[in-house]
Amino acid sequence: MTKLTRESILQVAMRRLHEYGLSGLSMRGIATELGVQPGALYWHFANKQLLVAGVCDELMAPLADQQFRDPVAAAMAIRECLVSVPDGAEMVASTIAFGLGAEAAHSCLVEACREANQPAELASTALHLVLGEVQHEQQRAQAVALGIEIGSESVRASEQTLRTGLQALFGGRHEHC
Amino acid sequence: MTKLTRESILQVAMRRLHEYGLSGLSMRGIATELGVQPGALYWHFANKQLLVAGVCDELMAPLADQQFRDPVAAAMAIRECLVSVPDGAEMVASTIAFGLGAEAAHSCLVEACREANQPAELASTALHLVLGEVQHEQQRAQAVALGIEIGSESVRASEQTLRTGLQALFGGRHEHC
DNA sequence: ACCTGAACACCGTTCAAGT
DNA sequence: ACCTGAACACCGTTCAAGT
Repeated sequence: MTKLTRESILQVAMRRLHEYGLSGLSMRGIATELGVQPGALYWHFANKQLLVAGVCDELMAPLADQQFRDPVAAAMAIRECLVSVPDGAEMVASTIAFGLGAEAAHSCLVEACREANQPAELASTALHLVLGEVQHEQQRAQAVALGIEIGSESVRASEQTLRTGLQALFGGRHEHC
Repeated sequence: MTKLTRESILQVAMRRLHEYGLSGLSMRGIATELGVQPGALYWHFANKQLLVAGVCDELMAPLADQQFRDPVAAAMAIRECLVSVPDGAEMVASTIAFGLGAEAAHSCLVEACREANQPAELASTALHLVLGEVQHEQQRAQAVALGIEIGSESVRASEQTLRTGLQALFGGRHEHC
């Protein structure tokens, strides 16, 4: 087949992520789909976390092309990247926490805060807020897919909820005072 | 030994959680520590998620004794519960998302919002913010424990960062206008 | 340099069979 | 009612050995 490279591995990983979510990113599953032994992957990636980090970088790549003057807009763009794939928020959250990638998310928020004269500390607050909310909705979606009946709140309107929260965070409720 | 019951299982699970974090909550590990076969646990808990949900309920139990008039105070109390154990935020986040427990966290925030005349929608926003921030710091702590060198930001001051974010969310920056 | 083969040390879950 | 024994179908990772 095609040669085994970092790129071909990430390509298959991306495909499986779209189809199966995070559980599709097993080293053995990826190796099988590439027609190769599991151990072969370890020549190109030292461990699974680094492979996942590579996937996360691809996931957040669209952010690099954009410029934001508003941190709310930046955060919503991050959300767009995260929801483009199942379990996106969980993956990116752990990759950022381990310091292995996806720094595009944080840096575009920092810049947007500067552009809008918002305090820089709110950048990471906004990031964790986006990650937390999207992770919540994606886990709920997964629960529903597994046939678990969810009580309390409905599953819709998550986008609007996030925007409202972000606007409150950045002083939107008092912008006319 | 002692009889195998829901309570004795949760007690051992709690002990292992304190010592090993989420990775200590394997069905096989818990069973071994109880001197019993792995399958035995499934008579008392239908699956692992429900066992974890039981642990989460115990973790958030302190919230039931308290009354909050300020959503920031409520959120900080939730934080206190989460950090009392490694991986607390990750566990509680997934338990809440699956609708299997830990609803004390959400309900105490809702009540605090009502008490302080804050919009009720901000309750879940605040909850996700707390979960997101604590999950971030706990994952970082785990990375450090594994010897992974963390770049960028320092690991300290997470509590103050969260409080500042919450105050911004609830209009603290404009309270004197 | 790059991959195979095979092992090591784990998982969650199920279920007939025992008591 | 409650637990054992044993299996099923998985994991991530390592590493000598091959090419």
